[in-house]
This record gives sequence, C-alpha cells and structure tokens, in this order.
Amino acid sequence: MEKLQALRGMVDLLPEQTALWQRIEKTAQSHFKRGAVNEIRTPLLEATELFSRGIGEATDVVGKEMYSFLDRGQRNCTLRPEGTASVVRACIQHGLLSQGSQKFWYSGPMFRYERPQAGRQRQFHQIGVEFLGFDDPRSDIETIALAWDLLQDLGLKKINLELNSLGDLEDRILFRKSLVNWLSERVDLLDEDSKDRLNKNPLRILDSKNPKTQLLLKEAPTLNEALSSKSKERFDVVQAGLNQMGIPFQLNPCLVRGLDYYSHTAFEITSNELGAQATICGGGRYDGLVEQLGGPSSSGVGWALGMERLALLISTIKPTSENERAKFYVVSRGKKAETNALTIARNLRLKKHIVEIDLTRAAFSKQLKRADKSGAKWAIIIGDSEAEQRKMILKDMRCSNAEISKEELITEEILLNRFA
RNA sequence: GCGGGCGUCGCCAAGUGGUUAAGGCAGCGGCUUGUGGCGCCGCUAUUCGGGGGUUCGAAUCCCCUCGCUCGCCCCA
Repeated sequence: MEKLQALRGMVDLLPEQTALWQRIEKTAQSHFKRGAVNEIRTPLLEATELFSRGIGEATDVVGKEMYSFLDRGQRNCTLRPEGTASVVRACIQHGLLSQGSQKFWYSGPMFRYERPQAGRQRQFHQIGVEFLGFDDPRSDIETIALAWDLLQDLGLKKINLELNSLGDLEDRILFRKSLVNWLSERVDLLDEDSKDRLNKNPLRILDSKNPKTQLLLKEAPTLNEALSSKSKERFDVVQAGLNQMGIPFQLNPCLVRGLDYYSHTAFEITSNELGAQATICGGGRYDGLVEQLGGPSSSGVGWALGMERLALLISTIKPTSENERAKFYVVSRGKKAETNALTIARNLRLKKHIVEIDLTRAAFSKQLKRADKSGAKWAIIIGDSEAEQRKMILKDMRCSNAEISKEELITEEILLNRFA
C-alpha cells in the first residue's frame, strides 16, 4: 500500500512548531497595532491575469513558478504567489483609495512551484505590509522601521538591512540602455544565465551570483550614477531617516529584486545563518502598480517577510511557557466517576481555567503519572467512592514528593469557589 | 528543470552477503487490583522506502523507481 503523505513542498506544522509561529504572529500583530496598520484578508485564489499583469510576464515567479489551473467554469486561476498584487486589487475593487491613503498588513500562505530546499517550500507563509497612496519618502522609512523593530523584538540580533534605489521608470530605461550597451561589448565574459537575461531582463544580471560576472560588474555602469537628481534626493531622504533612527544599513547597488513592480527604494533584510536562502524580509516601493492593475495613479510601498525563514532563526526559543500548561489534570475511574469528571472539567473551563482530562481508563497510577508529566499544578481525582458522595480529591501536584503532597476531599462547589 | 547526499519501528540509531534485524527515547502493561518524578520486569519491525535482478542465502551487491534533503536557478 502506497504511503499517504503531504505533497512535495507542503509542510505540516506540528504543535511544537505552532507555538513558535503563534509567538511570531502575536509579536507582529502587536507592532501593527501600535503602528495603526489594519489587517486585510484577501483570497488565496485569484485570476491568473492579476499576477501576470502585476508581477510581470518576464519574471520567474510568473514564468515558471505559479500554481495555475482552469476551474470548472474554465476560468484561469492561480494560487497567489505573493501578497501585494491581491491587496492592490482589493483596494481598487472596493474603491478604498478614494477614501484616502491606506496602511495594511496581511498574513497567510503563498504558493510557488519550485524545488524545495532549506528555507523554501512550495506552500510558504508571509507576513506583509502595504502602504498605499503614500508618496512621501518618509513612508519608506516608516515601513522599513516597522520591519526592523519587529525583527528586533523577536530577538534577531544578527541581521543586515541592505538598501538600494532603483529610481523611477525613466531612470531605469536610461540605465538599462547603458548597461546593455556596456555588457553587449563583453558578452563573452558573461555566464550563460546572464547572457540569457541580457535580452529579457538585463537589470537582473546585477545580482548574479556568478563570481566572474560579479567581478565584471565592478567596472560596469551603476544604477546609482543613472539616477536623476530628483531620485537621488529622494534616496538621500530615506537614508538620512534611517540614520537618524539608528537603524544600520548597507548600500547594495546590485540589489534589484525579481518582481517588475519595484521602483525607487528596494531593500532586503538578510541573515547569514540561513543557508542559501538568506533573505527573511524583502520589499520596496511600487509606484506604478496600482495604475497598472487598472486603478488610479497611486503610489505604494511595502514588504513581506518569510515565516518559515523567521521560524528557522528563532527555533531555539523554548516553545511552551508556564501559563500555557494545564492548571488542572482530571483523573477518574468508574462509570459514574468518569461522567462526573467530564462535567467538572467543563465547569472549570467555563471559569477560564486550563483543564486537561484523562480519557484512558487506565490505572490511577498511570493517570497520575501523566498528570505529573503534563506539568499541571493540581490533580483532581474521582473514583467510585468519591462519585457516590458527589465529591472529589484535590491533590497538590506542585510538591515533588508524592507521599507528603497535600490532598483533600471536597465538593465541586468548594473547588469552584476556591479557584474563582 | 539541473547537480550532490540520504532512505532500517513514532523519533534517534547499530548492522556493509549467512538468519533471532542490536540499543536508546517515546508508548503500552506490570511490580503498586485506587494515587505522581527514581528503579526493576515485560511488550511493541515475519522486516530494512517500493519493484526487479545476482546468489544456496541480501537490509547489506546491481538496475529501475519513489521519496526526503542540500545546492543551482529564483525568491520570503
């Protein structure tokens, strides 16, 4: 018989992991709340066209990584490979931008059909932020600071912020021309991938990992030189803002990012403790996107961070805290006792206590062993004789010595009063 | 899509051609027929990812296949 298992690249998160994930989500939400950023939830499934138009036909994400299929109505659908396009679509659809600028956060699964490796799955999860309708470079600074502070709060000390400016559309067209010209005279020195990109997407050559290509690029014209004075000024404001906040960053003139919609500020937060997939958070400005998707001319800036990669970095943190453990562990034997036990557990829970109940019918010694292991502070023991008297034994499990630990016979009423 | 590594019980793991597939953890049962951290005893893989082949004999050798994993590509 064929073993049934999850599809490649689809990962189960077991309780040991979910505790950590909840911690991350809780921390992030706390930062969003303080920043007056509102949650938005959009569908996992969208029209394929949203992504091909938004992210760009020539990108790898659209070209070879999308989970696309025809639904029963012959509509071309795609499981979202990223969050920004959906958020922008929702904004346009509901006319939110006519109500002024918007600050959003989202969280959820994304899908890309790639070979899985460390820090990369086919279904992965992102927490992201999108600020729409903000043109001021201070919004770049605010979003970056939000990401930075959130990661600091999670205890990540050894992370790097890399920063670049892609300029506006005109800057990039100019730069592309000069880069292509320069590289065309040196095609022989390029690696295969880069040769391919020379026509398709020349800017991407900049972040080639091929060492020879990188060496060559040191002589090449840089994006920075191609920026208009206006773009340069804007970039200066962003840098000055980060400096003033004491957020350290490194300029990386080769940081271009793979999605077509980025302009001006582009940034990545990386860690060198992650293996090959070092980026835990990436984002930037995307001023043309709203209009490109059929909305009003409007600017935007945002980022997304990878939950799996974040979880990898924080995985050393202890998962279960003291107050998440059960306060009571209910043990019972005998027909009447067992049903009484269930009711008592429920009544304690209605009083907001954390209660674990043993449903095994094993010997008391066995059940109490589990009570001990569970870390519960109190055991409630109900056998036939207690059930007859409508009482129970309350046993203090905090004492490590079983012989001298306190226990007493009490009624449910007394119990509920005492722990009210 | 292309490379490298790996696949023995829920988890970790010995075994590298001879047959009873070690051991540890976890789980279950018992010592303690109604009472917890220790200890002791017992149970838990007709089977070594799957299929085929070589051989008197294979978890151990060969072929195919599936899966996992790391890397390339790319991104979070």
